[in-house]
Amino acid sequence: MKWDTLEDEPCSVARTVSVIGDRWTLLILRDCFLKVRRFEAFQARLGITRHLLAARLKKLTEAGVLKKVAYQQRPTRHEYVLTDKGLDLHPVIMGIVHWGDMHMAGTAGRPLLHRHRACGCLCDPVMVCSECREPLKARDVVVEPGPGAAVPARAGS
Amino acid sequence: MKWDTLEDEPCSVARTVSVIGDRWTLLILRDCFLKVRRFEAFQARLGITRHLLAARLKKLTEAGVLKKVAYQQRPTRHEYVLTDKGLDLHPVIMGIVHWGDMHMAGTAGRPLLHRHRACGCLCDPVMVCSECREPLKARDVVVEPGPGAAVPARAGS
DNA sequence: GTTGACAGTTCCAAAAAAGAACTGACTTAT
DNA sequence: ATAAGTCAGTTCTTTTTTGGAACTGTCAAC
Repeated sequence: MKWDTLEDEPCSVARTVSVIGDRWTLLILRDCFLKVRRFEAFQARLGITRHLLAARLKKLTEAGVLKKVAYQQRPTRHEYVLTDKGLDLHPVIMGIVHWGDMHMAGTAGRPLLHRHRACGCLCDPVMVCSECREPLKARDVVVEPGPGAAVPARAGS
Repeated sequence: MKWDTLEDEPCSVARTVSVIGDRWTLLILRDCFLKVRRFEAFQARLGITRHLLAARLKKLTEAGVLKKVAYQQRPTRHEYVLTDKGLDLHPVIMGIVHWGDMHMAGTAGRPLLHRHRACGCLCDPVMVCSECREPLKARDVVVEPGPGAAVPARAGS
């Protein structure tokens, strides 16, 4: 499987991974949600090489996750900000944060807490079913082929 | 930043990414949730090189995300199954799936549908606040330093 | 006793990333 | 008017990681 063919796979995970599925990209997105916007700021925070940072930002921009917004002319300087499509990645990042908080926090405890403006509480993210609003447990979810499923010959057992 | 120092970062995203933050690992986990368990099955489905697959499975096992369960002796053969820690990644995978469904689905529509056993409905995953149960929107969440936060000198503005 | 499944390992070539310096268009300080 | 600094990259070379394919070893089935 080649990475540039991944987005053609009939799998939403593969398609998403083709956009955000590498280490640096996830860290860049984390910083985007923490309101980091400028090339130099990403570079300083992450320690990523400038070459890779430029490539990742370009890819995310082309994928419609980030957009470049000019904040000055002459020389044109832009910030990278999340689009609506990018903001929709919030559940993914929150899921990652929460897993890290639960399973990878050191003895010092979790590094960041999340306060929900709507209710004012410190909270955790919980995945629930859109229909019954009960928490979605892995073993309670069964998959069925959808309209864009792979041809049956390849669906396997 | 080196990848083997990533897990020492005071950031839950960085720590999580050090475990699951690469393309193959995410695809392997997807297959785990689809009940793929054996080396050859992963290899056939993913087209990953055997070398990398062995390395990724080993890493996930060492991280406590998968465990090896013998299903026969002589020769000892094992399956890789998700631990409780691994099952806790379900929200992350579901978040990725849902984003792909929304933003990367082709004209054919989403490849897989999810049925919630508890209510019987086809559903989407929704991230909600653990306290007020309202959907968590990116702009409604503010972060605060927690007990394991970085030293203030590096916290930045 | 030959074939085939399984779960890897080993080898080499090719691709990607790290690391550091360089470019170029401007701003601000001297 | 020159010098130094900022921002957003690009261009190099070296190192690391992957890809691709074949090889190993243990057993079961034919």
